[in-house]
Amino acid sequence: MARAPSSILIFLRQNPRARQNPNTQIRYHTTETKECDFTEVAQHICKIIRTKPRWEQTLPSEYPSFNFSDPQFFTELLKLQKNVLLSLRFFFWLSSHNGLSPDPISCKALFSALVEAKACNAAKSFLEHTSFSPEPASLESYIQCLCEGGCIQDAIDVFYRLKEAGVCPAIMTWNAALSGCLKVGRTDFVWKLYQEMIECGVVADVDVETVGYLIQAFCADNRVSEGYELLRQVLVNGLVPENAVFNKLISGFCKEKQYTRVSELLHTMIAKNRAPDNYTYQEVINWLCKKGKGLEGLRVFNDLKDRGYAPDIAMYTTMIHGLCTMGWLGEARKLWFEMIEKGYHPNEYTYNTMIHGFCKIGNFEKAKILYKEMCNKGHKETTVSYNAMMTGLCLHERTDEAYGLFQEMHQKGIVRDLITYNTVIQGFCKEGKIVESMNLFRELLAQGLQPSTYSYTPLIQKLCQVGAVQEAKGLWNDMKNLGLEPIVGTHDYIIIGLCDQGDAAEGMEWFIEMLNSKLKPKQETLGRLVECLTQRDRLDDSLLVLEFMFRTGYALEKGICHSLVNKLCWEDNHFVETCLGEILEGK
DNA sequence: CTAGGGTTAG
Repeated sequence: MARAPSSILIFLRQNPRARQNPNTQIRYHTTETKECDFTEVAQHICKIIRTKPRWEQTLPSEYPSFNFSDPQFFTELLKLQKNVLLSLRFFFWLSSHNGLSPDPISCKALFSALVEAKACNAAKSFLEHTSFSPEPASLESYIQCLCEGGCIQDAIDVFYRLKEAGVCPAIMTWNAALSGCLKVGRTDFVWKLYQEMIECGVVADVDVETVGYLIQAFCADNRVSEGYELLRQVLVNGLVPENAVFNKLISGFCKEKQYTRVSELLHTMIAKNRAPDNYTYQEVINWLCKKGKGLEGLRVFNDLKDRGYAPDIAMYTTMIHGLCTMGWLGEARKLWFEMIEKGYHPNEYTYNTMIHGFCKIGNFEKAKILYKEMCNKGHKETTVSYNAMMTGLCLHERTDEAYGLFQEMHQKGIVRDLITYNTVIQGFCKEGKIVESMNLFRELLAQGLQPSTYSYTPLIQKLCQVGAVQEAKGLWNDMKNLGLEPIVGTHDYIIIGLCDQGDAAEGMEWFIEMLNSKLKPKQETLGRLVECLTQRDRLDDSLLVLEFMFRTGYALEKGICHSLVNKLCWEDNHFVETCLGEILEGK
């Protein structure tokens, strides 16, 4: 079989015994002497791997016998080749085609380059495919790289690797890791790492950045007061965290409606030269609106403008959203135009917010006009934009239309997420179309989506209402098994469903269960339960429930009261007296 | 040089 000379040489390199042939040996030596100018060759290789997508096939013929295995060569290539992923590909090619085991110098250079380029997945796969073991300093940079790329679990593994080697990373590395944990919402890892910091003694080096992350972790865990306490301590020591830290505390306290603390923090910021920024105020406005103080939010917004702050597009969107949530579409629309006048063009967020606002009040004509405008401006239709329209339709008993959009999404290849499914499931349930709802629910599961409490809630509610309590209880168990916590109201529906079936005993069990979980059933639920218990002559239980009702300040409907008193009269007059006395007291 | 932050179910 005829072979091109170059392939023969490659063949020879991979089969050392063939080199014994004197003819080929001469050639081998001549080419080897030519190889000294690494830079020149590296430059050429660089160009080839950058410009030729299929260089793996052509490279052997271009450099039939170059000694690529020299670490000097690869280091040179790395310097020249800015795209580190291309170098990585070349590296793997070298080791698989030249049959060489990677040398530590090249490995180290390549690994550092990958880490520096923040190519954390590439760095990970590099370590997996070679037996290379980086030095501690290299691993520290690797940790930072992993954290920035969101691979927290991998980063923590490297921490333990260093710990086993008896190395305690520098504070910078810990900070990077803490920051990474916060970004992916893993406060559990923050506290775990902090524990490690204490153990290895690095805690003495803790700086204002570390403290900032700990405060933010407290806030994320809804332990805002503890975060605030920590802030006060560091302020005493003259350390002032970044705005982001103050902002997290402020939104935390806004969430808890602790406006005194919010105001304290704003004053501290000004006193410590950390002037509250757009973002600070945006959070304040956002939470005021969410907590039903939209008017206050609007006042803050207007004050800011009066004082010369220039709200940016995100701030406008927040305010418009707040106004839409309260149903103040007129005010929202006014801000919309004001924003445009100031030169901010509505973006995807602004459009979706406004569209949702119109949908919510049932003004689908306006919503559709905006929707078209949004598309004409080059914004793509998204899961969010579809969800907004569908939410509005379902809210106004137009679930069939919403379902039309649901199918349209599929045709257009727009991803349907959990919110999409939950919205339509709820819509169908509200209209009593339980079969359609269940089908959608099954489809949700089949799509591999993780259902939420609110996927189950409307289904359980409706099933109870149509008398299918057994099926409802089945779903309840599925939900619990997934670790999802039902909302309070769901208990109520099951109790009422059980009572409707005349199953007073189990209704009573669910009531006790609620008490044990410190949950408060609704007045209507308990009235229904008393009625059912009375009908079944479970008068002791009736009185037990009644007692709870009175303690809670609930009243019992007249009719139910009558039948209970009637039953009691048959049994024991003394009870009736006490009962009546208490009822009168209760009212 | 300027990120972060803002939109959809309940």
